[in-house]
Amino acid sequence: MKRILVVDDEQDICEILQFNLENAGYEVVSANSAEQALELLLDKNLSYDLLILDVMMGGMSGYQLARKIRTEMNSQLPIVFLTAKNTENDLLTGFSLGGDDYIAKPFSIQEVLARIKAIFRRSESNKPSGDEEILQSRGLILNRKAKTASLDGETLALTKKEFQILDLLMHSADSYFTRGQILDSVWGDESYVLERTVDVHIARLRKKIGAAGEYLQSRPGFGYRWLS
Amino acid sequence: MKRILVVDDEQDICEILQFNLENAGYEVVSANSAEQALELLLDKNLSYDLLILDVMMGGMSGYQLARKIRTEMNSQLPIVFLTAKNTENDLLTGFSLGGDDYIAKPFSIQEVLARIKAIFRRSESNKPSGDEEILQSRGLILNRKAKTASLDGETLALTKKEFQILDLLMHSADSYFTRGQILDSVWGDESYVLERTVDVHIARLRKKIGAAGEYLQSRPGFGYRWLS
DNA sequence: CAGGATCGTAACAAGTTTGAAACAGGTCTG
DNA sequence: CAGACCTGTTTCAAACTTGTTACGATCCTG
Repeated sequence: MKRILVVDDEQDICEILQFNLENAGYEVVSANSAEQALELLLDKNLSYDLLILDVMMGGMSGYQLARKIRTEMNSQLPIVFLTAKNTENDLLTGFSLGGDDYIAKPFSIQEVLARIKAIFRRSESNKPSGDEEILQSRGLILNRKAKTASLDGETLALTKKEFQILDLLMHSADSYFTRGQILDSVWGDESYVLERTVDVHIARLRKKIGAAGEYLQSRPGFGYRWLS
Repeated sequence: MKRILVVDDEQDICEILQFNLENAGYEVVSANSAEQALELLLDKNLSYDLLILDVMMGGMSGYQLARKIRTEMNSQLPIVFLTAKNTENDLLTGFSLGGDDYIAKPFSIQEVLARIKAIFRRSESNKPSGDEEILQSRGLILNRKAKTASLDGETLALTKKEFQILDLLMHSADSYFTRGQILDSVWGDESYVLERTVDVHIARLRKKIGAAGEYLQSRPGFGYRWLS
């Protein structure tokens, strides 16, 4: 289970985030100041997978804490900044510190959940752990890190969506994925795209991979799969 | 099939939601006031899987109804709040009551559908789904995740219905299932399909699994079973 | 800002799956 | 042994799924 540290000096915000994040299946710890958060972060007994950090706080600001985390603690902990301000300048500051996302108040819980999910998905996919770096089958090679693909030695110019779909299918080769599962995985929860859209991308993929399209199979009622 | 209760005092909104949700395969009941909705909810003859609730209504407000549902009725019914307002304060209220989602008017139908789908997915996944991943007996192997089947190493091209029936029977091998039970499980509660239809699917299954059809047994008055 | 790439939706054309009906055969019972 | 009842199988049309093309919107890039 993922553990999230929420830092905001408004108790209301902490509570609503805690309630909803726990509802969503995360473990949540909250702090009402950057100083308190720092203490929690330095505690070696507990590690965190994500930090949700208010920018404007009395005492140490969110930015200052973030800077400390990146420089002094030398940590890559993903950070989501919360802020009431919404100027371009602020956005730049948030990201230049290596923060992974940026949410303006007032925010919707959906937005927060979606961003968090996206971040975890991102960091999962960056992990080399367990997951192969290179998917290979039937002359088709996906380099997941380089984001390149080739077929029988020839480079394939796949679009992002095409790459992601192929990645998903090849990664669990021989298993069928419903259009809904593909949407969830490739588009994420926050998109409102028709399921038929998947078909179109599959068609485009098949066109690009030519004869190998034979292994990109569909089955009525089940969805699509890559036959290894 | 999922039943959704839509509550909005604007008849237009009700109709548009009803039309589109029914299109998407849900059963929809609508009410034009919180009072009317409460009556429907208290009616024991009909249960609902989701409530779409306008916040601003004459008479009892959406929030008041939600509070009643959570406290007086002690129900965990998922609620999607509809509201024209979009202030942080409103968000707080919506969520603090345990509502599961929040959509601001004007909304897009696709957004609504995506949210509903997400909610149902969430509640499904909380269910003690837990079961074996792979069913295996008599040389027949069902991979429930990959949705594939094989017999003595040979791939079986089962249709969705065939797969579901076999899944049901093999999962509780040696037990007889009446045609009614099979219909309920595979087709769902609200389908108007003749029981004899099951026979036809069983026949098709037997044809596909050849000699193993011997273990797909029927018994007059009891129905069908898989003999492990 | 023009041009191209990418993406999402709609629409139509196959292709498959499914459901009902009809008939055939078997078993049980009186 | 006749008749009722149950199950197995075939056929056909309807319903649903999928493949594909076309088009417009959007985003990126020079």
